[in-house]
Amino acid sequence: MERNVDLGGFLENKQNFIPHLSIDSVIFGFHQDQLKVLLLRVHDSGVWSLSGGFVRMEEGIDPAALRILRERTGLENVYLEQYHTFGHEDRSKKNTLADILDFGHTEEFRNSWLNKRFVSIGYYALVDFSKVNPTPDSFSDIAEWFDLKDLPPMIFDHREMIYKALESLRANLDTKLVGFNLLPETFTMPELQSLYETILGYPLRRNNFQRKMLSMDILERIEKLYTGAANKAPYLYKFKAPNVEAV
Amino acid sequence: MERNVDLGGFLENKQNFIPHLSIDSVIFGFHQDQLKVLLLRVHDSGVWSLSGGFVRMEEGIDPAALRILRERTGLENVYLEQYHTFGHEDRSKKNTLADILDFGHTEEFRNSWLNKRFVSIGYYALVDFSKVNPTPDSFSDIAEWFDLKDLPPMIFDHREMIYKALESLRANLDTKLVGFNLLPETFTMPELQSLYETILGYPLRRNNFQRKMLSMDILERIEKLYTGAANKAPYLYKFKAPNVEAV
DNA sequence: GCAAAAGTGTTTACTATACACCCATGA
DNA sequence: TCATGGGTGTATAGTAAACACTTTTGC
Repeated sequence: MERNVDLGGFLENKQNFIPHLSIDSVIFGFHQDQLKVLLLRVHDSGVWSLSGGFVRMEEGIDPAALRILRERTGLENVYLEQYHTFGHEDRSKKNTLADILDFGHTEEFRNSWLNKRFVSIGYYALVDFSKVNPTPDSFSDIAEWFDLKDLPPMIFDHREMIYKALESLRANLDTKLVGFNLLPETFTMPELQSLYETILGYPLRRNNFQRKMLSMDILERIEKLYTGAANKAPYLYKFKAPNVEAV
Repeated sequence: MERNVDLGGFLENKQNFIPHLSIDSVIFGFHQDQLKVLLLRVHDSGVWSLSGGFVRMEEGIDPAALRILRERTGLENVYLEQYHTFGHEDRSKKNTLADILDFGHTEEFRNSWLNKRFVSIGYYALVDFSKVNPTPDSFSDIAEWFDLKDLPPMIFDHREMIYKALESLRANLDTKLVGFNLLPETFTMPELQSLYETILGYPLRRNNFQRKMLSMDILERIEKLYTGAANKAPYLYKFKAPNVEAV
């Protein structure tokens, strides 16, 4: 099949990227009581990938990850954390770009630096779902949120990267109080609890959860939120500490 | 100063290593109630470095780390854990090899792939001090244990890499039960406690520590150890689970 | 008033800590 | 028999879990 996909100068490595090294970010969001990841669909294919990119020769890896994240979400200040580096020798040998993008200049692509073995530094980002403006990159045509429990076919080892990121997120949930980065500025206690339950994967006691959260003295109670439902209106809360930790 | 240091083919990258990517391992040992790290002295200099190396083009990063570790310690089965990847753009611009090794073929070195910017994947290893056979590499002339509280001048950002590794070790001490990898097959309870205290940096209660360890049901009590001291002989213990977790 | 969901109070269980005591060993 | 360090028992404090109850809201 003849395709004419513009890879925006990536094939020639015009921007002088470090070869064999990539960055992939698992972008987590929370919407309708579900944990979501932002994925990119590889051009004209049924295969999806994480938000990824490369590191410029004079660029630090953290700034590179932030740059990539900005390009995919439009967000400037996001919680970003490096969690693992993936470097199995065969990690980019299944569901490869070459397999998926069997476009015109195949020969050029197969010989390009893009088609080589890559070691990828994994980051995960926690963002406010409602603020994200999903934007595809040169390798993709759509950016879309997926439920973590309903992931599409994915390129390389990106599925495993997501699961490992979730593990890290779980481990950091209590110690680093990272969950708040997935919520808007204000939220109710039941919303916060639902977030925790979704991430951890098991239910929590309503009363004990509330007590625990309030006892940490990190929440500021604002006014009540009248939803129109026939029950007591929940309070709105605001996270006291700044919502973003720089990497 | 004219020096003739043999870098064993590294200058020409004969072994086809991935450029700009290195692996550095913080090798922890425990000896005389002190936490130690194994360091290598850069040829004819007062500057020391971690055990490091490069990743071959067809080699996974974990096998590469194990290979390097084997070469520096002679050990086959070691507890090894990837903890962080260091990729600041300036990380290899201070205390560089070029500064330290101002040897004969300077021009060749300055232009070589070795003198470029490197992203380094950090691992830490936990080994039985008494079993290690410290062996320098092509860049160093001695391999020696250093007390963590008395580190010498170090190349690049290796000092920060050690501190970050210690943080990870502390965080994993209780959850992953990694401490046992720093001890011989058999050990006494006071020895184990001393290890924990040294890693954590604060004292623990003798009786409660023992109870906690025994309650986890991971220790097997062997016979008593008669040291010749004028006090009750401590029991020897053995760790039930296998001492090594593969990476 | 009633159902639904939010919020608060109280009891219980568990674990971590502190304190006290006993045991074995060699001089 | 005494000092020394190892081992065990018990009380207390602090926290986490479970249970029960009250409050607010719209119909």
